Amino acid sequence: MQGKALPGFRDFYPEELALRNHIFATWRAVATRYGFEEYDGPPLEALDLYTRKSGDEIVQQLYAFRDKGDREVALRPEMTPTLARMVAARAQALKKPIRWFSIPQLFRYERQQRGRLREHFQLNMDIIGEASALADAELIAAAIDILRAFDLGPQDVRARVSDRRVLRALLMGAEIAEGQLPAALAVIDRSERVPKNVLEEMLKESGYGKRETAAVFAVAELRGIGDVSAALGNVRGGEEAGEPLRQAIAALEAMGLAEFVTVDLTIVRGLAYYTGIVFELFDAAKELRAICGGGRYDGLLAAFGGTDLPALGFGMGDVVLGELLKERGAAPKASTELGAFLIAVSGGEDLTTVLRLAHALRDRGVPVEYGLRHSGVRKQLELASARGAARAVIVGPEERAAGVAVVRDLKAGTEAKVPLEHLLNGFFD
RNA sequence: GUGGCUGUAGCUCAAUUGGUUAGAGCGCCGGACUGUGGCUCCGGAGGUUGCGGGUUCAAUCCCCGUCAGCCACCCCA
Repeated sequence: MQGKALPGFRDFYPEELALRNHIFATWRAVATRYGFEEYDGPPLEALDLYTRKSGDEIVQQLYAFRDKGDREVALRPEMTPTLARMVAARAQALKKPIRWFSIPQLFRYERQQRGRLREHFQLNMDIIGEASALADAELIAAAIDILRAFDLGPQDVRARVSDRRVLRALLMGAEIAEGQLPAALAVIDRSERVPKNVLEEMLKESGYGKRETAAVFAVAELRGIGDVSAALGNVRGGEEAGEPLRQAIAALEAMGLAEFVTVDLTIVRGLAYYTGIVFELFDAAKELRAICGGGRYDGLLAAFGGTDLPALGFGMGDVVLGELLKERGAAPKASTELGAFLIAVSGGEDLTTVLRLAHALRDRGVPVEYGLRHSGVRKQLELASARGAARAVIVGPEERAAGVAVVRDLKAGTEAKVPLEHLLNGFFD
């Protein structure tokens, strides 16, 4: 079929744009409430900004091409490299910690599925220059509060929090060698989706024995800060490794968000650059993909050639969130709310009065519409109602002679005669 | 990138084992209704059945290819 957008790209008809605007407005409101400042960067970047730090996998999924100036360029697939570049350029001048957010449109050439397109908008919130676990808690709280602002509660969404340092301490405490960690992480990451025998096979291929395999599964099954702390108590360096996670969880409890939060070590996050606490937010039924994901990436800024600042952040896409809101019926319906629809009973003087009235009301900020082509009162009322106008203002020869207009409340169906003078000043009664 | 399922008006679906002008409801436009809406009735527009090829006297239906959508994997945003 022709006349459609490219695969994985969306047309935003008014109804869909209303939802998108609603999402953006809520994102901005909560981010601002947390003291974050908005920034943006270019949607097109030099290709090597991504090839330098990301793996081949990412590079294959890039929308990349050579521009007319013979530069290798790419549409941005994520915001973090741009952020790192911008912060690095002014690292000395910016007061720390930096709290910034952005709502970039990101692009990735992938086979599309539900909740995964080739383009999406993603709120990014990052804190740079703060190593304290309170910063981790702050970001997780912001992510949860965004969902609360959409009227979603703990029965709708959950945050699952883990920490790579904890995972590492537990696994190495079970005498799993450094070089064998990636296999364990891969298995833990998949432990809820892949059958156990397949996972055992994966570990076996990586040289795991019975005892080590059992240890990996034991770690994957830990839930809650209590269990995790207890397990950490049995391994060398465990106490220390668990401290940031304990602090972050305690902070979230103090904020009253405990019922949203679960400590769950199966949250690994794919990206190799995460170094500490990582988290994801899911719909409670887990029917959809993750709504949001993020964590601490302390080494990354230095890797981009900047100052070595600790950093953390998360991304929250508009696609999965939009699906969730539509499912919950939490999406807004109308994009504009008309204050009044003006109706001229006949042409001539009635219309002149309607035009004068319309302009006066618009000058006062009242959204107003009227029929652009003359038709019967019935037709015009129909249009007024279809437009979702709150009221219709009917102007006919009789009313004009009396210096009034009929104001009809379209929801209640009641009518009143209102002096034209009132209407011209923006009053409907 | 790999595999599976699906593809008929804007939307939801029909069309006897392949059978000739592909239908309906909703929506849209117009009318009944000439100073009062959301009802009702009537009429209209809108499809080269995703596209291309093949089999057949005949294809929406069967076969192949392709494109698109969905699902799983991969990967994660």
